[in-house]
Amino acid sequence: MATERYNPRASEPKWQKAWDEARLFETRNDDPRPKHYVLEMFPYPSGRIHMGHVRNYAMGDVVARYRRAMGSNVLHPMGWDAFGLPAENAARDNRINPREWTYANIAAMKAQLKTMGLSLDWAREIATCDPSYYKHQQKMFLDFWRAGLVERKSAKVNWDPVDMTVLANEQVIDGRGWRSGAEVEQRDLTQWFFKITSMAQELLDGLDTLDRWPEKVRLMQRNWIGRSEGALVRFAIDNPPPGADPDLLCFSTRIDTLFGASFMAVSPDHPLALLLATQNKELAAFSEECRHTGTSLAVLEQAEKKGFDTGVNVRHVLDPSRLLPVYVANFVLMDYGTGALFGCPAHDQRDLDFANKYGLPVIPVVMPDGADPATFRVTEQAYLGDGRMINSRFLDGMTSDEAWEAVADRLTAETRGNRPVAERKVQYRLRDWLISRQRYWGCPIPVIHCEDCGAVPVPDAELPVRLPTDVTFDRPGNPLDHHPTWKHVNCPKCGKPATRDTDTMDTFVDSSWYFARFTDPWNEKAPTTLAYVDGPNGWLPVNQYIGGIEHAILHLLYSRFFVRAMKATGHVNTVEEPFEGLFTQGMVVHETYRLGSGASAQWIEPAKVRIEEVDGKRNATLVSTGEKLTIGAIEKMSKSKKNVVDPDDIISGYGADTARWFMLSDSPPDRDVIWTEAGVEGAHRFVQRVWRMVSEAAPFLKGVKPKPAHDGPAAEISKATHRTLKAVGESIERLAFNTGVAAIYKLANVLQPAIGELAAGGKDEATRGALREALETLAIVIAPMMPHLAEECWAALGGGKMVAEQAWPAFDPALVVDDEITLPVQINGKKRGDLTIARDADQGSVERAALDLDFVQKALEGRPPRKVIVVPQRIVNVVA
RNA sequence: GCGGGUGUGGCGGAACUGGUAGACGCGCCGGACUCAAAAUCCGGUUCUGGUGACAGAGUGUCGGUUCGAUUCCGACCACCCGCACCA
Repeated sequence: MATERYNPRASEPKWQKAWDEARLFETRNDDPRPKHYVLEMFPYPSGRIHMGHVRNYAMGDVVARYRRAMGSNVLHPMGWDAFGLPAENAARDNRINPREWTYANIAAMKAQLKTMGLSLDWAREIATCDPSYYKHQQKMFLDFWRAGLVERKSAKVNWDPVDMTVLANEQVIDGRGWRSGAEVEQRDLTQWFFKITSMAQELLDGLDTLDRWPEKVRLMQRNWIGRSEGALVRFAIDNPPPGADPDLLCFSTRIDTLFGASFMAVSPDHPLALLLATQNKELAAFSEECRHTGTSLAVLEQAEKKGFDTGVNVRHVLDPSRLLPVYVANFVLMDYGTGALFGCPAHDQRDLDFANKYGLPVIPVVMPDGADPATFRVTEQAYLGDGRMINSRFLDGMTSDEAWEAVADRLTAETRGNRPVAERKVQYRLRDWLISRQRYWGCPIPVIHCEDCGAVPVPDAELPVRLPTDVTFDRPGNPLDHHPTWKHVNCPKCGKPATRDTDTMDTFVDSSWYFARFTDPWNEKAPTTLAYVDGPNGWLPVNQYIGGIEHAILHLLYSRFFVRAMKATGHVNTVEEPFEGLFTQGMVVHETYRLGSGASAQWIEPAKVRIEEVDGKRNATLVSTGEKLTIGAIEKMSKSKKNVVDPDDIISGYGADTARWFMLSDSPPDRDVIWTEAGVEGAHRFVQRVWRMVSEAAPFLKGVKPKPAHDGPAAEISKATHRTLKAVGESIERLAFNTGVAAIYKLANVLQPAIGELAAGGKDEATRGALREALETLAIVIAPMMPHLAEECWAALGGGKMVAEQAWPAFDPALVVDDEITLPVQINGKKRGDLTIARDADQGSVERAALDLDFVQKALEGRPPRKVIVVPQRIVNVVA
């Protein structure tokens, strides 16, 4: 019989409405079932969703719908990372208020997301730009401050003198501002910091507990935190200039090599260098030059190691008869360690280059095992390995490790001026988190600056400090600072006229706790509700977090810090790690097409391109003119390359289910997926095929009870059904959606012929029962991935309620194994045939049966086998 | 430079703890249905040789362990990603 094509344009809105009306995805905090929190990284409201969102949210939705079917109370919320610079740029360029621009974008994107049919609890929607959200953020800022986790200090920042704002490192390109093109200056500004370094060790240790995170991300964070063990060594300055500290303190991980030291180097910003520069024009000029080359990464790589001999000397800590010259050097960083180091040329390549350039001695003090101390020299290549100590007096003959300990023991015991000469010290590469931004569209820092009282917190009762709405963007700089009245207030402490802090918080702060806010977004009094946020009846940690690898460090590290800080200030009970399971999905990539060549070449959108295959070669032409196009590399979808496919076009053309199915098929979720027209069409064909099978079979299965068959031909259907149930469940739990998709295709291939025969009038009672179960199962297993089609199939079969309310059936273990198994039979490790035998046959009978096979007899040529290996349920190998 | 990952048919990829390499999809080839086309359904599709049964080769390269290696070990090649003057 003829069936109508499935029409997603009619079905999808219908089921979306039905779910909404049944409030299926609204989650109650007091639901007693086991909790499961599924979260995808919330989007920035740019105004349009892109394919990356579709992929991300399709994956999360599969997990959420599956967990729901497995009986969990699932929290699956959505919100908006709504503060940020693009709104201000739009305001400046189009004279739109950033707030209006943002909320219009949110409305547009929300409408788009709704068409995807995601099982989201929209009742918990939050936008970080809403005062009802940032109010609590301001409260937590103040709580953190009181708890000693916030600090106001001077910092070097990238200052764009044209835009009059601070730039993040990634916004500085070749030393110039990315927008203005102006040469970026290093400025000292007093800024607010979150003291993330105070938790460096906890953040490092916590990584070991995150066994459901990708190893790659944990490693990146480990490196970012950059723990190293060493010692702070205090060198006495022999001829300290007036006003200088008589000691030069430096951090070293290689105190075993101290006898190889031949110079000291300090940063141009080291107090000693700054002091000396006031008396020495040449040095001042040198330091200034160093500061200017200090921005671009690529330049740094190539930059020559340069130094300036200050004429100051220090006494060697282990040999006071030796003097070491102090240089100001361009490669010493002020914000690592103490901004000073001792140079040991023989065992550090950078120090060796420096020593060779300035004619400083190179004294090898560590020698590889087996080398001859009389002849061992270091000239061009520093020796970085371990070995035996030489030229090191009391250390000679020790291993590097022994020498390290010996030096540490000796120097920590020795004192000069009542203080030890050295102390053991753990150093981290991690820096404190600078959160001040000189921008309008962000969370105001709730602080008032008073001449008499200093920085004073805004009283809790006066929170939130709201952003003013009447702002202008017609001149560079911070609109909050320009605003005629906003910043002028009275000091909460003394009542005298004072000014508000006009900086706003880094938007990474907003995204560092939104997952906690979702657990009770209705609480007006506090950021979180302790009963719901975590603990025995709370939601955190997020069981499965899904998002892009680009947030591997900052967002995830900041969130891990934030939750610890929230715990310290009583905003969560016990959790420290916000995300129990993390999954980083790959990008959506697409071919690129170009018209013309060289400088006049332009990129062409895929929608305007026709691809034809001639003799196995793919040719691209521009549809409108027929011009030939060059097919370029497959790259991340981007506006600049125009290789973007709009989710709206796909969803309105093929439906959301097709888009979702395609996103989950083929490519493993953590790898890039190549978007192709052929692939989408293939996905859509399967949507139609499932519908055809179900709608064809449904009339013949009316009133039939689903019943698995254990023998006869119908058992093949039931076995396929239960195997699919097992495979799909396992693949979702492993987040290997592509293999689940394959399992579903396989089931369809088994059911297809049976349905054909059914429609032709055949099939007994057993088969009809098995088929009914199979098709109901098909609807259930596709439901997490293609929820609308699943509902339509479920309805056609006459199942009760909606498929979104059905439990995931348990597979019958008896049906996923065969009574008879087919074992491959190898001769000398090469497969030569099969042996079909009862599943429970013992080892001996398997061996006898295998030896009876004629191809085995033939291979043995009458001789007894040298060995027969029988791996139960697996394989037989005959060694001839 | 340091650290990590990946490499399997024409393509995307599958293969659990060492046990039939290529599941499933795309593409392609053939057939059925049709006046014809689309859609759909059925069959085939790693390579080489052979009409064929079959034989040989085969998971980046070379070597090792093993009855047996995509899987374990060593060396190398290619590509991708992260960090990068961190003392």
